[in-house]
Amino acid sequence: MTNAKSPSERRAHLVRLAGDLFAEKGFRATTVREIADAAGILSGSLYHHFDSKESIGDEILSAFLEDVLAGYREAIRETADPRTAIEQIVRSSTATLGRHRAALTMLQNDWNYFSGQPRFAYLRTAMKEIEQTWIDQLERGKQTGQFRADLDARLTYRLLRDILWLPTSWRPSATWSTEQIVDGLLRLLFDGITVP
Amino acid sequence: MTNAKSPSERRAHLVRLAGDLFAEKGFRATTVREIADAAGILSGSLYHHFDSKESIGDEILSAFLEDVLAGYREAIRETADPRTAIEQIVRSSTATLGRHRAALTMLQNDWNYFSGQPRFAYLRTAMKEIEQTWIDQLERGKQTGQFRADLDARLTYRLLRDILWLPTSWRPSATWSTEQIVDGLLRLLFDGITVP
DNA sequence: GTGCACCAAGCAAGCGTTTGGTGACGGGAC
DNA sequence: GTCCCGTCACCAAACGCTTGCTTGGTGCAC
Repeated sequence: MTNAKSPSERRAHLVRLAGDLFAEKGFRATTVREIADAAGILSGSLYHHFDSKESIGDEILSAFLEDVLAGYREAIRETADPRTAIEQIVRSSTATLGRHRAALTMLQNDWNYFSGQPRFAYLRTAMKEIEQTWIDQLERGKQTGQFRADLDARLTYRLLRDILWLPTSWRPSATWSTEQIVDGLLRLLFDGITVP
Repeated sequence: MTNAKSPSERRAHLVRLAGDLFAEKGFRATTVREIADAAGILSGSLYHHFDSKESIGDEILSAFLEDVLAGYREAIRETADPRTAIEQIVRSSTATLGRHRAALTMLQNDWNYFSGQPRFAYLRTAMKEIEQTWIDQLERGKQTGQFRADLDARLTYRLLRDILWLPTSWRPSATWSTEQIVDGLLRLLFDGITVP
């Protein structure tokens, strides 16, 4: 079928196959035998390329968080206006999340499993930075008078991040495109559902 | 410690203990041995009260959905105004969800596992009714002119339900009370985050 | 003829579940 | 009052299966 040649390509191919399964069923619920089946090899042969199942998860999660944080950092570097910054964060997130559905499902389904292990300590670090970015922009928006002064920044962040990260775990449907979802989201976010 | 007496009380006690674990780790990630440990008995002894682990899950999930739907039905029976109806749905949901954290985690973590089995076919049925209730109220609100006419009812429902159901899975924290969360939510929902 | 990608087989540990047995308790018969 | 018997809640041990992972070997490429 697919004819990847170089060793690193073959390895990356396996990570993608595993990621597809993780995206559907989560990390723990996916077995190494299923991954091997998808690749057309036996489960034991996976260990020629990876030293453990966790290593595959590690590769997926760290790549995701680097990508997300890069988007966040760029968003706040480019824009002075907090409302624009938040819109930019939302748009960059949506693009990033679309490229890393596996990581998202893993974080949602297996957070307890990963976050407990020292190996995945970077998860908590990265989430802290993400939280801080949101809170900074929300607080700045309150000061400039663009956002409501009675906004609880941390609470709002938790709500918004969840709202933002959830649709990604929706099955990739023909019903809505990514742009539709992000537009619906931004509309909801800035204006609410009622007419002024 | 706790001295439940009657057989049905004892059974219910076990369901609660199991539910506490499911709420933290999900259904599949929780072992029958952990449930038994929490109850201070051996894992095999659980099968004197239940014929399978799934039966415990069944009991928790069906009780939850009955409770949710009862709240929804009452909300739309009592109120003619769609905006009030939605507010009522949100408030009733919050109360219900607080009482059924286990079911929520199970639906989020193990939806694929449950929804595939014939035994849990009622999950899909109930979710359909929940979706229809939301969509009906959103559409009515568009007709009365209270909600923006360009609202995609189904998309908005998916976003709103997820927003609403998520905070429940947050660890029961001292940071925010249930009322705080639901108020923040309604505020976000109706008015957005920007100042008019 | 050396290295690489993979197979065939199997390991220990953990899973949900089953089996046979044990002690405590309670209600009749005498 | 005591004896007996059944029921109840549970234990101790194991079953069959799946899990992630290991081991030793094989064929092909260069």
